Amino acid sequence: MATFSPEFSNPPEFSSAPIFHEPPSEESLLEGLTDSQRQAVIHKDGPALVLAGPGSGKTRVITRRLVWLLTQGIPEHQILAITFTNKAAGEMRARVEALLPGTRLQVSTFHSFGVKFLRQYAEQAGIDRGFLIYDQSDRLRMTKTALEDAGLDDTRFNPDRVSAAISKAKNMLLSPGAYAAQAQDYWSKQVALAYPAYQKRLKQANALDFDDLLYLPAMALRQNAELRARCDARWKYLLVDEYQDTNMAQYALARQLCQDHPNLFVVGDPDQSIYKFRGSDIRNILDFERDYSGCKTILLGANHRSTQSILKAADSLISHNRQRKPKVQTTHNPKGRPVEVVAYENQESEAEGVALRIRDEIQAGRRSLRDFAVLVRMNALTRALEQAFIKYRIPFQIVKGLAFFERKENKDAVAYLRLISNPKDDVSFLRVVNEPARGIGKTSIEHVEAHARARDLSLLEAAGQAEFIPGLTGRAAQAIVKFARLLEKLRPLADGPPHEALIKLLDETGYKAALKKTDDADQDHLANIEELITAARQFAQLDPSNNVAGFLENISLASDLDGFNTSQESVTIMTMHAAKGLEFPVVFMVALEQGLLPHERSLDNELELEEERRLCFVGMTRAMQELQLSYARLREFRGRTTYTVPSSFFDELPPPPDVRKIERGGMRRDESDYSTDHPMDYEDTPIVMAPSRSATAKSAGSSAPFTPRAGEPDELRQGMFVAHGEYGVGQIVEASGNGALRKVRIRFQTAGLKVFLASKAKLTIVHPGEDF
DNA sequence: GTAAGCTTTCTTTTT
DNA sequence: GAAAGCTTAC
Repeated sequence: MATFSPEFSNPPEFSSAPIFHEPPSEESLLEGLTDSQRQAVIHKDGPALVLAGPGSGKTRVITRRLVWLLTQGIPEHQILAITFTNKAAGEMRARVEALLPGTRLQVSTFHSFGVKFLRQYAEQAGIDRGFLIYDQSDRLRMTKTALEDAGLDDTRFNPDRVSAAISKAKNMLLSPGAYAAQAQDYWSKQVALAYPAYQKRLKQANALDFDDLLYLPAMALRQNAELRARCDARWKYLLVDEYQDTNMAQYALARQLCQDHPNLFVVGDPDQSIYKFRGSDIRNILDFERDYSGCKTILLGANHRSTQSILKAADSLISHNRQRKPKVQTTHNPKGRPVEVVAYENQESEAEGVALRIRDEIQAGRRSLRDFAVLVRMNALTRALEQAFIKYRIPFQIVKGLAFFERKENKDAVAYLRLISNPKDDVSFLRVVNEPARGIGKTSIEHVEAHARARDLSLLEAAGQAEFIPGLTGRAAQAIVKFARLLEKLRPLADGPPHEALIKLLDETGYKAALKKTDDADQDHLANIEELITAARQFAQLDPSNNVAGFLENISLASDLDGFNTSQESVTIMTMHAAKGLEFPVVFMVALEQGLLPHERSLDNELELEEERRLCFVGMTRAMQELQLSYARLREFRGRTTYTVPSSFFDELPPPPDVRKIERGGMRRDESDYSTDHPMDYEDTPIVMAPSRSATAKSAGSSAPFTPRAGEPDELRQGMFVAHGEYGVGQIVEASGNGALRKVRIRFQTAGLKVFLASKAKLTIVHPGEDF
């Protein structure tokens, strides 16, 4: 799903606080808060650390404090709030605005703050203002080239690892020189050769990687005292959420901005630090009181989310960590049902067990689909779940970090866009120069690269001179020049709206025609492209000044997580990482097996193991009322089926009655025939829908004849079941666009995934209770 | 120079 | 199981 500005992706559900049209009084701002929450809200000057356990009302506190500061007369431009995701930023902004209409508070992630900062202070940071942001796959490509430049063999030096090492160096604010100076062992010394080569390549392409977005501002502030003082005075009040997941560069950024005006208010929970792999350092929060003298520490210990049993189980688990501040967690909630630890035979029965439990709850009218979440350690584990949910026709949404922009056709289209916006972007050039096929092969490109390197040109510039490059055959040279001219001609599109640029680009470069020519299966690809164009159009409509560069920036910082919609009537499947900050009445955590959670890479390292434990803790504490933890005795993974060992974390849970162990030997007898998997099994299964839908509820369970109903395009929604003349019944897994442009991605039992234009495809909505 | 088909490799989490 | 890399046949 393509989502841009978080502001319009999700109409935020506002907190229970009343909406004021006059500035709210202090009394009303503090209404319904506990003592410690109040203290946090009315903390004004000086550093403060708010240790906020799961479900402790953190968001409420932050929102109200921001509003409180404004009511104290602090001008909004002096406040900077940093959140962990774009989505969180959008919601925070909206919440504040709801309490105080007309406010435009600066709420961003560290990365988007970095981008704004660098556009404004480009000279001070020593970069070109028109920079482009490279994602991790661009970064990897660049690393490969850099390894070549540095004369290192990329088979011996894994580009992934080198790239990770460079990223780590930047997170630690080590310049290439500083890194080389401290490199001791052979490996680091080799990285020290690749790092400057990589930087040089980035600079030539006028690109920054994700780490630069933090590294460069932090360095600029460190090296430029005048700039630092100016910024310190500009943002007098700084608030950082999820502080436990800050890395050193982020730490430094906050530190520099809070010297003359040390009003740094951080909120976090050391037990929920789960981003070490990205450079987060849990010590940032553990040492906060030491780093900021005079710091006021506020503990939000009360949990308003989970039942006693869930809390007890989570607490028992996390108390096995050594690197933490012990804390007492309490709740006034009832004891609730025991946390269930369930053993299944294999991953299919596990997935079906979850699906059936959900189905039963829904059919009994006890819950609605959105009450459920299934959490996994990694994305690869979602397949069995997906199949089970389809089999039992339970609407679900899989929330993946990146999916949409990772698709090949979208990456290609974006590469074209990037190339007209920034002709120096060599990575994009290489990506599209022969896409569609133009008769420009590997050897020809190598000649162009050599020419470019010798003359310090970008690849596109070199391509323009292809006639003069020795070694190129006449035909190749012609094709290359033609390509260069074409892009040169299309460059002015970069100043216009992004969707128009995309349409024209894909047309003129022949990309669209090439896609159209391919066989049926590739209609997906076209559909994806059209979705990208729709997204670009939406972006352009937000603000007439939104051009190609703005669109590119927006998508490089966006993730599909931002599009996650809690109000949708479907079960949520996501990773435990993605679930941070969310809550669900019922949570299932699956595949809790040694090697998966805790992940095998953490088994021999105590610190990593503690991180896995925190991850498990985060997952468990998402649950409000019911929590089921499960594993399968037999699991197929990496194409091999192996006997598993239950997660060692099970041994760290409390005894009954808070936790109950359940054996699900095999499958339930009536469900055990999926191995034969007749389409019949599927057809016989009633569709699961929340019975609250009044119009449909009365027919549920009856055998009323199937009355086909043509769906208007806009009626088709994600999660719905539809019938197609050829492919049978399937579930809409994704829907986007509107009217004639509305596109639906449908997963069919037998035909797999297909994409249709809703207005063209002959689809009928299948309603609950209808047989067919 | 290209496309298809084969083999090998490598598996976490995401701004 | 998928993606990237490699080989082979046009």
